[in-house]
Amino acid sequence: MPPKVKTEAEKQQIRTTIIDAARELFVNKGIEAVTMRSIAKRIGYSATTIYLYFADKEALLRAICDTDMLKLAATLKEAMTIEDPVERLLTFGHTYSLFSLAYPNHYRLMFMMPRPAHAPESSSIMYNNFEQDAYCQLKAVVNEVYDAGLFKPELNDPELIAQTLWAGTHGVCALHNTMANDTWINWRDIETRLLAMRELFIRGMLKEPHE
Amino acid sequence: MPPKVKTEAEKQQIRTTIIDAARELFVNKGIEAVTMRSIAKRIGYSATTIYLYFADKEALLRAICDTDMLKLAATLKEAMTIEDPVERLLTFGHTYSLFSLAYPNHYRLMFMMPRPAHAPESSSIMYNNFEQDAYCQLKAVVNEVYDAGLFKPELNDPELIAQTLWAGTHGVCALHNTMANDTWINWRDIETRLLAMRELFIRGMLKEPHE
DNA sequence: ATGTTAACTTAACATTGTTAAATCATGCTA
DNA sequence: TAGCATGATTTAACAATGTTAAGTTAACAT
Repeated sequence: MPPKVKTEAEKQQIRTTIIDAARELFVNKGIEAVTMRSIAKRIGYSATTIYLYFADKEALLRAICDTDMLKLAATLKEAMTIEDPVERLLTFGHTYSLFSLAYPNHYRLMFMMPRPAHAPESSSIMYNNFEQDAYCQLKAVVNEVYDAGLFKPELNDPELIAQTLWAGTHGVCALHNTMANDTWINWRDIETRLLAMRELFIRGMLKEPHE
Repeated sequence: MPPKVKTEAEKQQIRTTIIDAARELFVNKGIEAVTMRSIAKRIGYSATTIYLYFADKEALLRAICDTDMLKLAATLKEAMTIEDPVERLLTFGHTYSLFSLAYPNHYRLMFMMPRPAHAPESSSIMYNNFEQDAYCQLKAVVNEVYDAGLFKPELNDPELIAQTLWAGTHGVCALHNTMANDTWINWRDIETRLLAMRELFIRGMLKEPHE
């Protein structure tokens, strides 16, 4: 029963309906539960309808990923109200970690799964845009701390600093994401591990007397 | 044409033949190329034969994973000839990183993919065994540095130190594994990033005058 | 010689992503 | 108002996957 002539806005609406359904499946039952047919059933459409709005499953997943990237960027931006740049940087990392803990499946999709090299145009995100790009925000905060001369003097490449901070935080989050249930390792609490990484940053990157 | 009555050793031989074939596919064409049928074709068997040696694909993947864990542990152990414990710890991390760069697919399988909580018995690895368990080796090296009193005094939990070191190194390796081809980020060289993490460890964890 | 059984294959099923061919309702046009 | 073109959707179908059930074949024991 196909009613007719959809405006561009209605089409966009359906697109987001599809994305939301996929995300819901995804967040509850993991990524392997996201099948075209299960999404379709959830929104009362036929599986093939999805192909009218997304080229293929890969494109759909990328769309979910973009949505989450935006959400992460928005979450981070909101938390960036703190005055002191160092404190802001540390809070930035903490907020990022909380996001990864709250949405492990999304985090996996965003940062732990191999992505076929996608053209930037195919994405809805404006990269290098402060509002939409979390990495761009990180760079900005790092730059402020750098310009204030608060990093140790031997650290002279802000972009490298940002990438190291990201890597350290990602390491804790990603290992937790993958191996939290592995009894093989006698894991310390995730909060403890995050704090340890944070203190490593403080001791290893910031000029001496801090906290 | 089934010749008959295989000794237990012959069966084990076939098991490793299957694993090797799967690994080869896997290492060249990525994990999605590892299908039961493609493995079978490669070794001249029928796909269903694999099920005589492995319960299912999951079990086969876990077997590959175990093999690689052992290989990693062996590689690390071999590199552990250095006298000075601090130098040994740093080399340990470097060797680990080189492994992750040399075998990105294996690394992904081992440490970046969600594993259904597996009973330790189902694995061929002896965990907490120095020879076979890389994490156990890491703990040992960390403990030596700790016992020599070379960590900063505020660091008083060797296991937490080990987990932080692992997380930091894993972060660099894992991000590289997933996002190396992403033009979105202006990545520094992977060697540069590894070095930056290493120096972060040195500055943030070791007692002052080192290197 | 014959039958049991281990080793293996073929056939088949359900599920996946995906495409080609229909269906069906709406709105335009004659 | 009749009909037709077109866009929205579905049904049918295909190829590939993991997996199981039912054969098939050859070696050994008796």
